[in-house]
Amino acid sequence: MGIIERKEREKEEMRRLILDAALRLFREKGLDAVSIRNIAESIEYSPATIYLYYKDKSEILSALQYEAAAVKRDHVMPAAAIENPWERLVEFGRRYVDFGMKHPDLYDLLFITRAPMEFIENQQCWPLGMAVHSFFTETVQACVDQRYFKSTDTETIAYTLWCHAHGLVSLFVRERMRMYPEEKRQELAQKSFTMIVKMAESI
Amino acid sequence: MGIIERKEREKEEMRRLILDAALRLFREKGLDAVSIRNIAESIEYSPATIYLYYKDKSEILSALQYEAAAVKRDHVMPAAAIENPWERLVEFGRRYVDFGMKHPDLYDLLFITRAPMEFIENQQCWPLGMAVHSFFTETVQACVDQRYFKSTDTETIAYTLWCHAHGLVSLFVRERMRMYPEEKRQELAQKSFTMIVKMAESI
DNA sequence: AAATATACTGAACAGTGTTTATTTTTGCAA
DNA sequence: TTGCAAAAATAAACACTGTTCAGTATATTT
Repeated sequence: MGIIERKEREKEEMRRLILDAALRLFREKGLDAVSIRNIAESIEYSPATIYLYYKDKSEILSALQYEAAAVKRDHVMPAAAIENPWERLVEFGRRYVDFGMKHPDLYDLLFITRAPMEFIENQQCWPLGMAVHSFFTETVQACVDQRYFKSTDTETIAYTLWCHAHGLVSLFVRERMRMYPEEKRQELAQKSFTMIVKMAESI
Repeated sequence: MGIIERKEREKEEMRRLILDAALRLFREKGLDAVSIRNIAESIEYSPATIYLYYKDKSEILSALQYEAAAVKRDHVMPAAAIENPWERLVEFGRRYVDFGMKHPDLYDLLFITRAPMEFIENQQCWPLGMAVHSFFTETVQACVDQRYFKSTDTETIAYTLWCHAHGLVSLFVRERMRMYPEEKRQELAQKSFTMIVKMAESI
């Protein structure tokens, strides 16, 4: 009875085909270009066929978020190799911001877009993001344990640092830095990162 | 020749009528409910009529942004009454965050939504937002002048504080705090605000 | 009252997500 | 191999969206 297994495989291949098309459209022309009809056309199927493999558009965007979360994890996790917790934390932060700057579209999908939020929780995406987040808080905890901060409120420290990093990236991503000349924005972000690191040393 | 003046007035009234309808729809049912057809129906005109008073939807959203900017200014500017620059800065920050928490829809429109961004620059909205932003940076400058910080890099200090505040609000507004139980989120934001104030004291 | 200018609208175009009835393809037993 | 059932794919429709344009109705001027 290899047939049902083959069918299963084909079904999975089709889901992959759809997702890859969606991903390509997203990366080439932005989120707005990811329409059911666009996807269908690009894989040469009818729009209705998409619905045999994904419940609705939200489910596709959710899958895209998973892809983005994986890219982010790969971008960020090399910091885990650093033994000293403070240096690890700083490197993690640097990589987090760097990810946002290099992949504004992916960052947007992960941390700004409202689109497929009904989903995010019970998808694979959520645990993946959580794992990275846990790594982050554990690193902060390690810093706390080794008295790198005066404060021992790990949760608030972690959240405060995250706020800054997210604010930094999302002001950039959603173009709310118009008051600064374009060529200065990157530099300012750089300086601000250095400053928050300095500030963190005296929490 | 009072007629052309009356016409002018009527034109302005119509623009106001459209904008108020858009604003009502936005506040009652969210940004998605603000469609040209919805606006038209709610003021009992045909959709095409809207285009005689606003170039396109983007121009309407831009006008909505202006309304939001005005509300924000009124929410935030009472801080200007405080003489001591450091206290003024803290109060400004508190009010900024409070505005975001109390009016997530307006905050979204001002600092997150991408929708009518082609416009924002040459609209009335922009100078209004800039005035508040200038007040902010001037307050930071006053703190620098009076040696409240070790650093004298006003621009980076201001930007860093803004990043934190914006990150704080926008993680909340776009619901990226799911890892914290709902009843704790406000409290965590509160604690983080206190922490960044503390941190700022030692920049 | 006739001509002109202004205000308004119905209908259409090209999109969107989604559903349903229908057709085509596939798999298997007689 | 044929006939039939199950599975897969689709055409067409529904209800939306922003926007444009030709044509109608109203108001103003001559």
